[in-house]
Amino acid sequence: MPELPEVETTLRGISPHLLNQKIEAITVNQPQLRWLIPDSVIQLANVTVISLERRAKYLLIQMDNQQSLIIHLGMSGSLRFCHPSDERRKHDHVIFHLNDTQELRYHDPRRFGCFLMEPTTSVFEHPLLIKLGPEPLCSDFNPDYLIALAKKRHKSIKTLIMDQHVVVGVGNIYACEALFSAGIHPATICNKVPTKKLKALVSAIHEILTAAIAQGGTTLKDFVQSDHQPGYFAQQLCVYGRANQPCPTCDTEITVMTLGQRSTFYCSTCQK
DNA sequence: CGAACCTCCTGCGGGC
DNA sequence: TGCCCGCAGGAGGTTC
Repeated sequence: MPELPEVETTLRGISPHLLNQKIEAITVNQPQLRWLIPDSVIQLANVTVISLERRAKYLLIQMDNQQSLIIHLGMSGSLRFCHPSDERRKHDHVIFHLNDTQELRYHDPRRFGCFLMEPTTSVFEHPLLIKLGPEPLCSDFNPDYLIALAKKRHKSIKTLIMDQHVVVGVGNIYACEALFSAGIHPATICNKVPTKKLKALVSAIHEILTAAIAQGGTTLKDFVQSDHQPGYFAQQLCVYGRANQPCPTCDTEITVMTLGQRSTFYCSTCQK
């Protein structure tokens, strides 16, 4: 579920409530996520949040004890604010106790998310973060960069842009949408994509992610923002999840194929 | 090194 | 109605 826009939406939702807020304690109901939640997280108490940021799909929460919490939402994770008396739902695995009227709950049915702790000074050197590619919305991700990479790799353009070591934050939904926007068939081997189209692809990724963030992300099944509202970008998807429906541009039926073991949606007329 | 496949887990929708 | 199967937005690990 959460791709970059959903993680960014979560960050923007939780930041105002967590910044300078004290975390009194943490309750872990289910420690087995993608990896076991470490004791350093479980034992966290009486710390104050001093900054929050996002790197790729990771949330980084810096605290006043020189430690930073690294959270990944996996495929089905979400963070939302609740009143302590609100009924606890199945799969509410982690509870941040903030004060008498508010707590933050991490909910993740599939348990592919993770919670890690790292000294703040070395958080970006963490093995999970150090090899990540550039942020898609920063100037390091530009046509020259993608053209140089595409030239020396041999895989489909779709799996290239979904590789977090190439560019972060582009998941299956937005990869499909960006390739549609740029008019590129997703199975094209990346070194065969014309330079002009690679330039269009960089722009498309930038525009689609920006638009999705503005809409609060995409809610397909159960993604909700931290205030429990859904994201509204799903209404603007052109190809993703629209198998056999007409292409919004030319009315050709949208095709589905599998690439890198992921469902891939495209228009066989618009994308060559 | 790069590419392709496997894997973790639960929930849901479609088909019978 | 209910059961079973396949599939789902991520991405690290393994293997070749």
